[in-house]
Amino acid sequence: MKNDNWWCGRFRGCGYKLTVPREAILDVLSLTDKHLSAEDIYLAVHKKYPTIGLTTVYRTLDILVSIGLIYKFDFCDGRARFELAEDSKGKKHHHHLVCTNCGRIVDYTDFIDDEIELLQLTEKGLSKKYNFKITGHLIQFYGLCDKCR
Amino acid sequence: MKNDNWWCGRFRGCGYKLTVPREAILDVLSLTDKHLSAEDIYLAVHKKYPTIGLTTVYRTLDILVSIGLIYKFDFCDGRARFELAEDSKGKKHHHHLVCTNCGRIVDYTDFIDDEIELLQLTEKGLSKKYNFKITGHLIQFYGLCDKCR
DNA sequence: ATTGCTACTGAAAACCATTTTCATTAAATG
DNA sequence: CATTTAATGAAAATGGTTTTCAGTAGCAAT
Ligand SMILES: [Mn+2]
Ligand SMILES: [Mn+2]
Ligand SMILES: [Zn+2]
Ligand SMILES: [Zn+2]
Repeated sequence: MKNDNWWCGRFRGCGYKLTVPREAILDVLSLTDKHLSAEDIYLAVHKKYPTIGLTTVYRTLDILVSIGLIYKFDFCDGRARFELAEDSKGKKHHHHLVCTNCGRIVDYTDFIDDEIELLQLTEKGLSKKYNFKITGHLIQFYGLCDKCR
Repeated sequence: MKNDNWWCGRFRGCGYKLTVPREAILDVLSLTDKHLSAEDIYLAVHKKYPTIGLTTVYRTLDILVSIGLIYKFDFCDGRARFELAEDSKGKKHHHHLVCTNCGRIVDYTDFIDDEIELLQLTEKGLSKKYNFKITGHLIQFYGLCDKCR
């Protein structure tokens, strides 16, 4: 196990051990631009390390979400889906376009300038009015993709 | 069964029969400002009509979502939650503030005008760029409520 | 290197919200 | 009222996720 990966520091800092399954799972997530389910990840990891179990995948994903290394999404297809968080690997903050017919998901970062500005204003306003400490947001547009419309 | 409820037209228009369970379920949803789960609704309905089954609640909720009378949300507590759609009963379009600690959900309509304006711009832009026909959006802010922060 | 302490692991079983099945009942229509 | 067909409730099944538990491996101290 190499201890020089970009995420080792964050991992150790939270008191977690570095293990083969955890590294393998992070590798899979680093190398895709898709939104993988736990089973997708299990299958991908399984090719290289056939002994790693689905249970460990679920457990690792929980940890990765809790320390903010990945995001967990619900695109309403009956399973959770995961994606590397932004800072992590040259990833940009983005929102999602979801096709309600075929399930296709498009990441978009366009128009984000106006959006970011309004989001920050809204967060500030909500924060004050409802006395919430806002830590994140979820923004998804639903519709029909070019193939399904 | 009274046939003069505001939603009877919409219901019949879609080819669905008017039944006691369906009326009871809509009644429950009309009378709350909370975001109820299928089981919440089942329990509430059960007080007045103890014979109505949970299965029927699930089936009715599916229909109500499909004809746009209610919305289905996932607030990440392991079950779907439902809420009357806007036009329906003096309800206003709103977004949600979700406490990630205690699960409290706040409806907010503040800032909604600016948000709507930006949303329409964004939808138009996305529509053109990705050739999506956009039909809806989901916007939620996450954080800690006044009691949990 | 070896040890000891724990956290981590995989397999199997359990969990639990939701869906399916199927025999029965009730709504609609004329 | 009779006919048609959708709707119903109970029970069983489903399937993604979580829990249990006995064995294993990371890693800090020796
Ligand atoms: Mn994405
Ligand atoms: Mn609401
Ligand atoms: Zn599509
Ligand atoms: Zn709270």
